[in-house]
Amino acid sequence: MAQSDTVTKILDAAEALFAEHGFAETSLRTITAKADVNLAAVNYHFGSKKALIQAVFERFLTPFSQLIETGLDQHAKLQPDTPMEVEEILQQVARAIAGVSHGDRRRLSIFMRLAGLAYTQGQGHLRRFLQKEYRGIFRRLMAVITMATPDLQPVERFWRFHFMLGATAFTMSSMESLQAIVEHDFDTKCTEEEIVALLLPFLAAGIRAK
Amino acid sequence: MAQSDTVTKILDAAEALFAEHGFAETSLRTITAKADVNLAAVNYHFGSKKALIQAVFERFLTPFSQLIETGLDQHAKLQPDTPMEVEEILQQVARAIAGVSHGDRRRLSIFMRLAGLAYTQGQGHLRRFLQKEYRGIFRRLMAVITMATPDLQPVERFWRFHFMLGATAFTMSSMESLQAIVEHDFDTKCTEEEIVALLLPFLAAGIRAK
DNA sequence: TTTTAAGTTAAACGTATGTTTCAAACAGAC
DNA sequence: GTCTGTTTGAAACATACGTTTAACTTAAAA
Repeated sequence: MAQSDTVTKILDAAEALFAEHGFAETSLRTITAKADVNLAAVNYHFGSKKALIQAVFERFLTPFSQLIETGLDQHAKLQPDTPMEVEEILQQVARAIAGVSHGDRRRLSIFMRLAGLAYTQGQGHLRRFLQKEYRGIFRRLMAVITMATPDLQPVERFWRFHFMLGATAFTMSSMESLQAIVEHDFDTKCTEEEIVALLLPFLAAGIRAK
Repeated sequence: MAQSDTVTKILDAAEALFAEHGFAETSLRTITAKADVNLAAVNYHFGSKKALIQAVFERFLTPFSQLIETGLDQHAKLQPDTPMEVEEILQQVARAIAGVSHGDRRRLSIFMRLAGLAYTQGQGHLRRFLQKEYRGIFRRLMAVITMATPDLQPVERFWRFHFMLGATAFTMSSMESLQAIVEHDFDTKCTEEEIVALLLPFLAAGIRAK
């Protein structure tokens, strides 16, 4: 229980701090202080800060992509001949995200912000790691989207897919500050689920434009 | 000519390096080395690294917002009673961006990547600086968008505006790598202008969804 | 020519970072 | 209870950073 406890505490603290301040701005000392763990524990259990960053991603990205995978499998089994609608695909992804955060409201936000950071923050090693590790699920998602948008030119679809990715990653990565602005300017609170509910029609309309 | 030359060299180097690696990851030593300038020059001319970051933004954000301002002024003068269409507004912005980069292809990409970083990368001081300095143009843009989308709820419009911002900032900030992928996978080259031409209908459709 | 201010330079400063070390504490197996 | 491999702990290490200093150069003003 000793090891896995320390490892988990480090991952939890790192996850939250990375999401809040970014990777370069979060020091190992801050992480280990928050985790109530010795400084050396990070290098002992993970080897390096880079490896810790990758481990943080691995912990939620692996179940996440598995959830999507099984979701797509289910559709393929139940309705093997009808291609999925764009909205269905997006909802599948949204459901997987919600599934990973598993009740914990904060984790959904952390999850999204991390995903955004992964793209926007430099960290070449992270990009390489993610591309290598999760290329399969990425290609599969692309395949169902291709079936859902048969009229689109391949290059056009590629770009629109990344437009969607960008709107999502950016929104999620600056979610907290945007939520604060909404609360201040409109006197309304927006939960993460509500934001997702607003985002999906935007994305679906965008990818089907014209 | 000594001062302004050094200042310009520092700004040029910082702009390119920030866009490529982010703010925290770019050291003053890297900047001054690339600018072929003494390390102390940054603190002498700008006062601090934070002030340098703000100066980099100021240099292109000020003419950028002026271009948008005059564009909106023109429309207000020529057609004072017809509200702008979403597409017109977006094209106005696109034209302003192109105007600032002024021939230099790389600056367009740098410009957008910086804008994206400003939002996603922590840097509280940058956010505060931008909000204080450019709140006027932001509000004015929001106002014309409001007139162009009268059916939208205010909160909904706020979020959709940031979805657009996200799609744009993200796309531009990872433009180079995405262009490389397109060239490899589809055997086609995409210029920045072509990407913008693909982006605008996506954004317009998104903000008008439903 | 002398003075004066601005700009540049090389070196150093203090601090914070990621990483390593090695002794101490702990666990389960025998 | 002893032994063995694993995990923790406090301290130190080397390095990189932003910033400061003070001597030096430049060039225009007096």
